[in-house]
Amino acid sequence: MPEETEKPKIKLEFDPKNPDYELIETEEQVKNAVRELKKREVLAVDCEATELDPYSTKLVLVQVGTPKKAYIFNFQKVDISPLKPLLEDPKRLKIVQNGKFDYQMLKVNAKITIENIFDTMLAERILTTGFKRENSLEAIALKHLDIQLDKSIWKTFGKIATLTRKQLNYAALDVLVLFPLFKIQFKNLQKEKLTRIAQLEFRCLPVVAEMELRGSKIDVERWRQNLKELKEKRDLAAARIQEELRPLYTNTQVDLFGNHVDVVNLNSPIQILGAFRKVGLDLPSTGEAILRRTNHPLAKMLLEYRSHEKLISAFGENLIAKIHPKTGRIHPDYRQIGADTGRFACSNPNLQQIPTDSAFRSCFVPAEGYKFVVADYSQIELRIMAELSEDPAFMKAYKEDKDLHRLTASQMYNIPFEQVGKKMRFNAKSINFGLMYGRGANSLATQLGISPDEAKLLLNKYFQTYGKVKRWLDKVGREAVRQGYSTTLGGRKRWYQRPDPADPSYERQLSHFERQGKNTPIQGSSADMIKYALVYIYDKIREKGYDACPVHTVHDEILVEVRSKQAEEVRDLVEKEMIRAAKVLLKKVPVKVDAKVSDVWEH
DNA sequence: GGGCCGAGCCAC
DNA sequence: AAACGTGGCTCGGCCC
Repeated sequence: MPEETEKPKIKLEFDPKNPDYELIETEEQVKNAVRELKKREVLAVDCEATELDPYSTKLVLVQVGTPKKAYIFNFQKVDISPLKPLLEDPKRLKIVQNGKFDYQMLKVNAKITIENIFDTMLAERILTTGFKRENSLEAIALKHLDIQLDKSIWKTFGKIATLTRKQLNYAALDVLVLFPLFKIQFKNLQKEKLTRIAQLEFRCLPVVAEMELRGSKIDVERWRQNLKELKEKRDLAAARIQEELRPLYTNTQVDLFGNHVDVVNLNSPIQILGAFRKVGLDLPSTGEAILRRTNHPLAKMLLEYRSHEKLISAFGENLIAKIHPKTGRIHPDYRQIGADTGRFACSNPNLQQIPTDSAFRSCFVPAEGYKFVVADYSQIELRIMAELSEDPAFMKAYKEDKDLHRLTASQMYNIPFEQVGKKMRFNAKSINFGLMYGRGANSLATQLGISPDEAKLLLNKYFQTYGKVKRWLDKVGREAVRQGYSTTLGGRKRWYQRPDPADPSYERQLSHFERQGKNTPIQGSSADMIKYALVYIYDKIREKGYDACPVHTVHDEILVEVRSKQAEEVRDLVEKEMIRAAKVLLKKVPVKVDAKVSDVWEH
């Protein structure tokens, strides 16, 4: 592990018990503070607010720090607009912990757009990906500086009318610790050769902040109509199952009014298992794989019930409830380095798992007078695997823009390209995708409904054509285990927890580790790429002054909301910038981007 | 009644 | 259910 080995001893320029600060509550004090701050090339910034949501919060304090002293602006008492030129100055570095929050807070409450951010939270995440997930300021100040911050004070800012000494100490310390943290992290980023990826993440931060602020509009009527139809289908499926099972139960059949009551909770796997056993269906579990293979009408009915129930519970009223009362839109949380591979994660709600069915996606619409540009990379992960493995057959397919899965099938089955049938193409596609996840013969056999021996034969045939793919996958899997980390094309690293040989599941963990080692360079490079694309698109939109903003991203896809009359131009811009982003990482394999103008979230 | 966890399932 | 990678959400069920 990188940092654990040495704890840099750093001399603090402030006293953690008694930090130097100045509370700014008059216009005159603002003027003087800004005069001092202007002399600094590097500033630390932090905000204290009553809530996390920028649209409902009350901004209480804005702290701007120099290495020795914190200037605490009481936002309730003074106009902080004299800070604007400093915070928006692209040449002056701003050190911030979780800069997304401060960016949004200052943008919404003070119309200040922070430029040139070094985010200590993202830096810490980049430096510890894979072996630590705790990146709070409290945790990293303790780890690097041995300073214990009292984060519980945060909650008091909304309640206390006058600022206490304790609160001000806390506010000062919060911003002062950022300087030594920055120093340590910067050195570590250089040592681990992670400055390039850090730069990418920092430039991506404002884009993510803006995406969240802008949010997504939902056609609520359409959503509810869709929901109603789903509920009808679900209730029908549920009733059929209950009636089927009812004869097995002797009591609790009717309620006080003589209505039939449910005899089993269909959402409880334990109860289902028990009920099925009564009809002679003894299943090892009620998982989808098992139910699919079970030749019994009840299994089919349960599958149908579940498919509706899942959609209703996860994507029904709960999503509507997330519409913000002030903006009328949905503002999800994007975690910029959510997955250890570098991918985004999204929550509250997770818009990255909205069903692809257009019944759901077409409910996401642009505002009045706007359009969507919906753009995605075509087969980006396979293209990355082609580039990384340098497999000639794979690269050739993409260079000649052939249907890769069909080509794979024709080579595996030794038949002309044109004669490849649906089933053959499906098999080839399954292998192409499965390999990226480190899939083996047994699990391939299950998916394709063939014997393990047949699957092995198929794989061998595959590797005869794509020998370098296999050698590359084996190599990166081994390397991950040997060196303890994986890297991506953008220079990202993911470290691995080495399993304990004494652990009974050691072998299993090790092979899991190897599969992660195979997948991470692919998935991670794809994450790097979409981040470059977001940055390029955002910068170009600003440069040209378009009325447009990215509103959503799903791993290989970007949604931009744009003023209708600019839609075509921005569509071209998005396509061009996505390709430019890809070319930063892919030098041999061409990429394809599908970008279109649309009135709904659909391809 | 809140916290936690696994099962199950949505996305790429 | 599974030796198929990365996530988040909802539910039941258990614990305190």
